[in-house]
Amino acid sequence: MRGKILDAARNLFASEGYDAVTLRKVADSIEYCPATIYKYFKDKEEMVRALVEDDIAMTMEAFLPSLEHQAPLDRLRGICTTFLNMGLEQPNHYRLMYMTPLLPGHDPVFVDKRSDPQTDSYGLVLSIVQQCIDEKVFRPELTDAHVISQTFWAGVHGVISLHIACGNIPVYEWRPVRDRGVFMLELMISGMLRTPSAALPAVSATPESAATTPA
Amino acid sequence: MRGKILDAARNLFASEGYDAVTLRKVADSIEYCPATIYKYFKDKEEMVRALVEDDIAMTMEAFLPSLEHQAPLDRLRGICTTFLNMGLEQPNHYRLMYMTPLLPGHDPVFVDKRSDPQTDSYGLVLSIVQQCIDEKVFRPELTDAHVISQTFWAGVHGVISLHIACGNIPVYEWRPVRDRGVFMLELMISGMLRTPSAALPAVSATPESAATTPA
DNA sequence: TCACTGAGAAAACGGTGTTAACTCTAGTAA
DNA sequence: TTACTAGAGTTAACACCGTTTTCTCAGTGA
Repeated sequence: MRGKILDAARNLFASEGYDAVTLRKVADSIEYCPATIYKYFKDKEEMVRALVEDDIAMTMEAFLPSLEHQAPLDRLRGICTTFLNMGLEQPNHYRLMYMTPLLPGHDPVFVDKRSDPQTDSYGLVLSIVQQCIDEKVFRPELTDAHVISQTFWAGVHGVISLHIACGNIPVYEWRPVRDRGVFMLELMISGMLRTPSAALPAVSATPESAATTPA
Repeated sequence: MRGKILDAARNLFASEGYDAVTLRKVADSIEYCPATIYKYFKDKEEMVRALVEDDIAMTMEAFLPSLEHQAPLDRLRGICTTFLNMGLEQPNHYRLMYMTPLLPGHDPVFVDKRSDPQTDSYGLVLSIVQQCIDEKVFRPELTDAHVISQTFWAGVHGVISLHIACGNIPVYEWRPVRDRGVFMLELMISGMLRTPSAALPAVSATPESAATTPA
């Protein structure tokens, strides 16, 4: 039943966009009365949070194929590009997960869920970055895996979130966002490498056709 | 009178946070009736937009001191760190300006305002990046000023916006966000330089005390 | 004096999240 | 069988939101 509500919310969310998720519409779409939802969720925030938790778990699954690569740096590449693709393909979910500040009275349970390395992706990135450090891939002064992980995260997140928020403003002559994401990733890697890479990837100079941001 | 409304909105916005800006509260705080605001603004979005336009102009002014530097790369550094500081010091305004997608039916006038190099900061960054290219500061394959500008923007934006959205989740063991912003900037520069820099800036390994994100 | 204009207010409309009170059904213990 | 209980679901309301319609009323030019 909880799942039924969440499925309805997820559909509504993906089809009609970020602002369309209202308790009454969710209730309507499963033909219940709005108040019924409160039998299963404390309030709307908790419902949305359950949605985000599911998405986090799905993110983790999407990362698994990247772990097949032998070199830790390639595993890091794979995870970052997967993250990039997910953010660009599902901007509504991305906005919900990473662009909406949690309210101050956040549930500790939710926060704890994020810390489990089996569930959350940050711990995974952290461990792979540590492997890169151990194999002396990065410059010798780069010793803190947290700094590196948070920087990679911020870089890829910057490309995605800026595209979602400002990607439909044409005057900036945006270059293709996927190219820019890969460019950002390789740029950060290149800046961190002990032995710098030969060249950075090319980015198409043709402006982006249209933003992929739904309502 | 328009200014009176905007001032009230700005105060309410900075003091009570992002979600507290409601037409009724703005009207109350200047002791007018809510409907009166509609004599001066078409709707709430137009009021908020006027607020953002003012902030954009103020951003531009804050950039001016950075233009004093002789080397174009230092001008770029100055603008990026100024942008970083502003985002971290005024997260509510930042969220409004760069983390809230414009609705599809956006006003072209607003978009045009963003394109004016005298008013908007993107054109400024673009010209400085072009000067760096002309002075052969960057790698030879980096020829498109748009790609570079958009990447710098995304990098700094990533640090700021990720901090605003997720900075109060303690399990990530965030390193100090200001340090990370500088690190990100120097990392991107280092990756782009024709002659790589000797070392990257240090980042304190002590976790951040608390997020600076208001309600 | 009179019509007109425009600032501001009052009140309502439809929408939102949320809650209290109620019905009704299913299951269970005596 | 009967009485009781727990809980799913509904109804109706509350307070708040953005917005619109209608109104008042003071000021102004002819």
